Amino acid sequence: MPELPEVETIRRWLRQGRADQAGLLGAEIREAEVVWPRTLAMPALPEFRRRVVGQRIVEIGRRGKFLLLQLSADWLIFHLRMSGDLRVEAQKAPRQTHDRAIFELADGRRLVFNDARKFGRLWLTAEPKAVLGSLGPEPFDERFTPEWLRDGLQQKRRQLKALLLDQSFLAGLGNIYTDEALFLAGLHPCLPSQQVDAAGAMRLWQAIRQVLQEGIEHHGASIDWVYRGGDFQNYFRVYRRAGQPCPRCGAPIQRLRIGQRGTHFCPRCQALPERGGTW
DNA sequence: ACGAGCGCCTGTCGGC
DNA sequence: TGCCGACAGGCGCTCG
Repeated sequence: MPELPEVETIRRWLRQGRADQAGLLGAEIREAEVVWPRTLAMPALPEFRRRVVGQRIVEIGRRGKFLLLQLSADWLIFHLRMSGDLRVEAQKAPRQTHDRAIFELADGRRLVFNDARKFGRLWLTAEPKAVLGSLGPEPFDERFTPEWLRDGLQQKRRQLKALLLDQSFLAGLGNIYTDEALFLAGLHPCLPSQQVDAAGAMRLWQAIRQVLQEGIEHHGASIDWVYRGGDFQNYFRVYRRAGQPCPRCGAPIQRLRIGQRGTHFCPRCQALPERGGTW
């Protein structure tokens, strides 16, 4: 479920706190419980508990869609996948349906990982590169430039939609923000990446940063039963708007399936280029 | 190198 | 009302 803006929103709430809830920096983990064993990717549960207990939360960061808790001696890494969420609560709060891992803190609070679909994973490791090593650049990093994007598109031969969803190409985009970015750039999701010219790459670079920035400003998108407080869903231009008018030209938004994922676009603003009169 | 298909899971929604 | 299939913000794996 969460893409870069949603994970970034959760990161900021955990780090800075929100409303009456203080942030987690400096908090010490006193006990760890894993309710659904497959949630724990590594290490095995006995070592996990032995190692994590007693460590303090030094910093809270993000890489792509991964949430990174830097502890005194290790990194506690979460991936929320489709339905994961993290919340901080008082120790006496009742357990909720789908709570998968619970960390009791020395200050009397709890950090709880809740995940209806059980796809989410967490890792405890001294070497985060083992988990994050194959990720592409961060969209807001200096490494991600229009030139880098143009070269990357040239070197690959994949449909734009599939390529942008590939976390080893670029970290952080998911189904929503990919559709929104391709719309803003005026590029068809099926267009082979090597056919994007320099101007198109520049538009796409700008569009990716813009939709992610908008998503962060709106605290992410909340759809279906999974609510996390964001309202970017009210600003979707194409995502889940099949049949509704394109905000730019009024043509009905179309929906396709690309790589098993629902894909939304404007057939007029994002037309495939003409093949050019071969005969 | 790349795409298709499936598995992992639970929940919601629309159609009959 | 109940049942059933489609679909859902992700990703790792196989196979061709």
